[in-house]
Amino acid sequence: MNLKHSKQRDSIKEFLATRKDHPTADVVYTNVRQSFPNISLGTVYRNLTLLADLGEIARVRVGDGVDHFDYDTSPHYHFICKKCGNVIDLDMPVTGQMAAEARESFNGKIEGQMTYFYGLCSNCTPKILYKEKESLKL
Amino acid sequence: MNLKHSKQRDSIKEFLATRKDHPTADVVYTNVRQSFPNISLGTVYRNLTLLADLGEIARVRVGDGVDHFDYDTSPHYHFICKKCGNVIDLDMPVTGQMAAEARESFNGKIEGQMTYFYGLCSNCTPKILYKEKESLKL
DNA sequence: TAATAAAATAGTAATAGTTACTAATATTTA
DNA sequence: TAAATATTAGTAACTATTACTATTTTATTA
Repeated sequence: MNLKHSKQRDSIKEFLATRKDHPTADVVYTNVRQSFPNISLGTVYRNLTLLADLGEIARVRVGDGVDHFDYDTSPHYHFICKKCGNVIDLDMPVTGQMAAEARESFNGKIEGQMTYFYGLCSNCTPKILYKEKESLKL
Repeated sequence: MNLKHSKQRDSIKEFLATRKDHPTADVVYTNVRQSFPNISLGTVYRNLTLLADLGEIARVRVGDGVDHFDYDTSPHYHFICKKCGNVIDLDMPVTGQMAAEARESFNGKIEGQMTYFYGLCSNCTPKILYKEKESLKL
């Protein structure tokens, strides 16, 4: 199956390139519709999957039940905010240390590892004011 | 909302206790039906979710699109086989090292970390026979 | 450039996993 | 035992995703 060029696919990739927030298929869909008003959701899914299979983008699964997509295919970790759901890149070196450790104790072939972090992002972290801090006797 | 005792819930928990292979809701359903022929799938889901919320069991998400459930709530890592889909416990110490490292470079509250490994389990690893090895000139 | 082959599309239907709803039942409390 | 309320079975609804199909686009070739 040889690839054929498609404006829709270009548009999907271009859109992803502009975003650092790992949009879902649905977000891609609503945005790309501004340039292609009758693009179908199926086309978006098909192309996201194709691009991910080609290694041109990355599919990011962070346990929220929805696939996210990332233009940045270099290895890096993600953080997902339990409150707002935002997926954020972490600036932290990726090592194969844990996988290496896992291989020691496992009788099979460990090909890779999936790791992400969760909690509250800086926007969703309650900001305790000085006076409140005082009254809490911190 | 105070809890009330339920035989179905007991049965679900008892079943989970007998298994080390992290069954899905559907597997729980088909098995518990042997003791409760008209238990409904909704009851299974509701109780699995409730038990997980109570911390009596653990919900395991390993990126295969289906939730698995684990009677063992002690912290441990999982391996998922890309071929047969089995979820296997790893006998490997759990440390907070990566999360600690992540906190250094992140401006928010990292509450936890999700890590699992994937590849081929020992059953699915191709076993190369001696003669085949010879002909492959290994 | 026109004809042909093949891939991609829009639109829609179907699927899987899970959650929500409701009337009836079971459990607990008084 | 009666009242209050959690739980259930059964079913409908929902969400994310994939599959299907007739039509359109893109690429190839004559």
